[in-house]
Amino acid sequence: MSEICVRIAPSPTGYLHVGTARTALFNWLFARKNKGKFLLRIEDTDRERSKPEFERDIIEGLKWLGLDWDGNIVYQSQRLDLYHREAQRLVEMGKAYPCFCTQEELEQRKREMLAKGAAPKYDRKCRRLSIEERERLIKEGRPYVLRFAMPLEGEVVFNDIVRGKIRFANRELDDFVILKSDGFPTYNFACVVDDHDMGITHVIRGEDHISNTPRQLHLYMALGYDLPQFAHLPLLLGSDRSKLSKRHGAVSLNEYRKMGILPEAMVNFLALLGWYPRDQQEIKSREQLIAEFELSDVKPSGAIFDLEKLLWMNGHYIRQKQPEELAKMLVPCFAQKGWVHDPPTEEEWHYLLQLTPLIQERMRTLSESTDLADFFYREPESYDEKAQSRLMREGVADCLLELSNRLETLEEFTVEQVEKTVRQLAAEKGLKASEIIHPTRAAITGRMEGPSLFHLMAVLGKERCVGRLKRAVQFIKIGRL
RNA sequence: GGCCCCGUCGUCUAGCCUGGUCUAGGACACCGGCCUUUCAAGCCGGAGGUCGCGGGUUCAAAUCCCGCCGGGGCCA
Repeated sequence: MSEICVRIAPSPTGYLHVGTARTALFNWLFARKNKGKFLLRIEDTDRERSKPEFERDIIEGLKWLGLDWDGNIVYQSQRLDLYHREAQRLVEMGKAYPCFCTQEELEQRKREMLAKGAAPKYDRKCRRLSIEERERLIKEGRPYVLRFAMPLEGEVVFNDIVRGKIRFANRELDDFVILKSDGFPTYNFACVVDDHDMGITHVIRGEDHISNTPRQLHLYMALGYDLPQFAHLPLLLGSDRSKLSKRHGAVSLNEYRKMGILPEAMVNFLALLGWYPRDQQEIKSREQLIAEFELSDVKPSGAIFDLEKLLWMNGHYIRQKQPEELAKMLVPCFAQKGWVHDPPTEEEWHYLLQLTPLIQERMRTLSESTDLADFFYREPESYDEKAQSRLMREGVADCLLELSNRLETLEEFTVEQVEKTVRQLAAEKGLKASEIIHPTRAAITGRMEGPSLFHLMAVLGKERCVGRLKRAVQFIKIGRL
């Protein structure tokens, strides 16, 4: 068997959709697993809606996911000659014909058919035109499209790798347009010509293309091309089980990137939408996915995109990072807040590196880091409700004042020293350590949850800690900041 | 409306081809416990599925067959 070759063929009429990304991933996994080729084709024949910025977004998104493609990018808009040549061949073989019906005529007849309760298909009027008639109309300069002459009887069957045999009766199919009057090919035609030209052996795409397949199959046969294998992936669904779209929330890959989803988490998560590893271990590296992926194991039913699970998985990958690597990824987030420069100064970097491990295991996305690290960069503007009530308890002010005084005398403001100081004070006062720890946390961070107190204090340093403690004491006394 | 696809815990799914080991397994989410200065993480445990419904085949069906229902996609 010849080398396996697959492709992803997005059209630059919108930002890269996670569903497209998933399709790209499955194609890529299949290609890499089988040592085949993964090609990228930009279907930019919709001149109105195609935009360079969308193309850029698609390319960047694929790169971000690490789905590297082989060879050069193929642009449909640059291959019009090829489509014309192949369309001409069909015309010469009598398998395609010009159609002069105008948009209005078609609409009109469609309405009539609909009114009669018939399926709104093209009535093949121009297919019955004589050769002389055709030439006359062409000479007149009447605009026309090229339509495919669909066999009137029989059926077309194909064996889908994911779903098994799928069959369509030819009489359900109409004489669809292959070349528009502006000379641009339609989706089905360009797709078939390109897939053949590019040597595509396996067409792996979304389930929404199943109904295009019989038309394409006829094109393959009419043009004398070898048939590729087809695999139709289940659709990505929103929470209401309809096709994932904007009204379900974020659908463009870029939004997830901005949210602080890691590409490895996205890849891992997407791989599990429709496919499942045999050993049931869900966390898989890129390499493992390649090694274990089986197209024939893909499930046919639609899969709901569950953000909660993505967030969990992303948290897992964040925790796996080396703190230094994570810290680098936090720079843009923190820079946006004005907390560090990008790139950071040596001092900023040192500080960031110290605090990173403290927030690392609490983050599910990179963008959550700013909320978690807030108190490392700003004095609490206020104390949240729980923190406030913890500060207002009997004796807290004295306690915090005493603590701040003792901390001030420390020569080394280390985790050990701070902890020792706190515990010692508690012991002397006959209190449990937690009775000092909690209000201290409230005073320093403004809230009741967060990283280990002694660690975060050591990172903040003596001055900030002492200052915040004294400020809290003031607050307790006068009731405001 | 026509054609096509799909249907196992709320969600992702294993099992279905090759019927029994399935009193249906794993993961997310949820609940509880442990750990701990809190939160999170981690570990342990729990709840959650009449396998869409109905019939049939069989000693035995999530698994095979038939019918139905529900959902979705495409065409406009």
